[in-house]
Formats: sequence, structure tokens, C-alpha cells
Amino acid sequence: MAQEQAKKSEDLGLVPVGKTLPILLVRARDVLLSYWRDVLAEMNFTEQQWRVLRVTAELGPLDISRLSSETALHMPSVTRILQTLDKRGYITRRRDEADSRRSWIDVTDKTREKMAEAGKHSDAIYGEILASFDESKMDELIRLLNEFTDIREKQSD
Amino acid sequence: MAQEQAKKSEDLGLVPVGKTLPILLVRARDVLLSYWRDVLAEMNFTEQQWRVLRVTAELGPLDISRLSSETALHMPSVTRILQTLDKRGYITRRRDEADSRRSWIDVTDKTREKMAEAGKHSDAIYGEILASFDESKMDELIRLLNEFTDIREKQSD
DNA sequence: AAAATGTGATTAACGTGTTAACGGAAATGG
DNA sequence: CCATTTCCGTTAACACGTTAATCACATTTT
Repeated sequence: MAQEQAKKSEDLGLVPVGKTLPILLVRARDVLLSYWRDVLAEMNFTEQQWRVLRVTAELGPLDISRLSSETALHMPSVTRILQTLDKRGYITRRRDEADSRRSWIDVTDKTREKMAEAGKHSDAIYGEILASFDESKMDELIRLLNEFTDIREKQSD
Repeated sequence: MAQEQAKKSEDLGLVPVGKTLPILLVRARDVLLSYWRDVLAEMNFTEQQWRVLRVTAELGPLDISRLSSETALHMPSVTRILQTLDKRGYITRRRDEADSRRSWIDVTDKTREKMAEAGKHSDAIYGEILASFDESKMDELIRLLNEFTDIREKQSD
């Protein structure tokens, strides 16, 4: 039965799926989120909402296109997320004087308070992860991911 | 202005978001999918549907729980995906004789044909990626991701 | 200036992510 | 046995992923 399965896999001429980059990336993200799940649930944010808030707090007033690229979220998602964060009082919008299509997003003080709380959790989580996965490995992983991500930009199409 | 932004980031006591593992993992997945997008669109499959088919083809008849863990998709997603793949004639379901809660999923010949076509694309894509990102780096990346993913299982909670 | 083209953001439609709850069918243990 | 618990899978509800279409405003072209 195990042999039969191995044969099948060979017949298809494909790499075993479980060892495949897309699934590994999903799994890694799941592991990472498992550390944050409780913290996020307690603050009543999704991971994506949190990303929007962190980027906005860090990079100050920015427009939605930039927010989209910095957070690696598609613009439709950013639009929706900003709508709910706006209702809940975590962000502000200001129309650009010169170009009224563009609006500038920033966080409120309410957000900055949440952020300060979360900073402690962040340190704790990071420490917990580094206890199982050395900082040197983490650096190398981040380096390789950055390099992998850049392979698209270096091409001429 | 750039200084002001840097100060903000420091004040929050957080690592720059863009260099952060969750976003890097998302970006890496996006890059990977960008190579597959056209192929998948042409076959009229989503990446997740394709993952389900590949795992099922490779690991033969399996139940939905196993399919879920092998594909790194949540069970509700697998349920929905199987419903649409079933309607389109790509999978079969057979209830377990002994335990009628369980059902065994397998692919149809129609799927195996698609898979054979895609095998060629797969090789081409893999080659294209390895032209920009050495196989040794790829192996190291995969090794690190596997190791990172395992940190959760090695804990006692 | 009017027409054509381009751009920032939103909406629409459908599929997946995520959590909780539910239904039915085993297994367990009084 | 019957009640309880556990387990497999599905449904429900809401948020995000993804692509295409749309809207409003800017820019360019003639």
C-alpha cells in the first residue's frame, strides 16, 4: 500500500506535495499566527487589520496604494479593512488638497495605546519563538525570503 | 520627514514591519503564485483546488481529515472545494464500510489527464525559478521552513 | 476646451480563511 | 445497555484573497 502510493507519485513525475514551497509557506505562516492568535483575539483584531495599523503607525500618514504595497494586502482588502477600522475609531482619513482622488490615512491615539500594550506581547512572543529557533536561523530565513521575493523585480518583463 | 518616520518607529519599540516574517511569507507566496497564475487560470483551478487534487492524486484514496492536514487547508475549505470539484467531475467519494462518518476521496481519470499536462508546466516553472534562485538556496530555504514549522510540535503544551 | 487616456480608490462577485456551532455516528464507561 | 463523550464532516457567519469592472478625478493629446 505504501509502495503503491510511492509508485503513484513517481508516475506523475512531480515533487512530493508536502515538501513543496507553497505549502511550507502556508504552514510557516500558520505556526507564526498560532503564537499571536490569543493576543489578536483579545484585542479583537484580525492579523491583517493589525498589519494595517502597524504599518500606518510606523510610516505615518500614507495613501492607500502605498498601504497596500507595504502590508502586502490587495487594495480591495485594504479598502474594506479601513472601513471597519474607521467605524471603530482606529484610523483617520484626510483628502489630499491637490488630488482629491487620494486620501491620507493615519492612526488615532486609541491605536497608539493598543500598540503600546501589544509591544510587550510582541517581545514575549518573539522571545518564545527564538527559544526554539535560533536568531541566526531566523536571520538566515528572513534573508532567503527577501532574496526569493526579489527574483521577480530583477526580471525584465 | 524621513527622520520623523524613523523616530516614530523607534518610539513604538517594534521591528520594522516590512522586514517582518508574516509579511515576508505572504510576499514569497505571492511571488510563487505569480509564476503559476496563468497556468491555473487556463485550467480554471484555484491554487487551493490544485493542491487538493495533487495531494489526492499522490496519496491515493484518503479521508478528509488527512486531506486537510496534508494540504494545509482547513476542513471547511476542503469541504467546499470538494463540493465544487465533485460537481466538475474531478473527484470521487466513497463512504467507509465500517465507519459511515468517514468518506474516502480519490481523483478521476479526468484529473490524471490534467495532471499530466500540468507536469510539463511545473518543470518549466521550477526551472525558471531556479534560474534566479539557486537550487542550493532553495534547499536551504525549504530546510529552514521545515524546521521552523516543527517548533510547535516539539513543545509540550 | 473637448476627447482620449491614465490613475486612486471603491464596488462586485466568487472562492478561501477562520472560528464556532451543529449533526450524525462511533467509542467509552458507568 | 444507556448516557456521555469523542470524533468526522458539514454548515454558518463574517473577514480576507482575487480578478474584473466601475467611478471620480487628473493628465495628456489634439
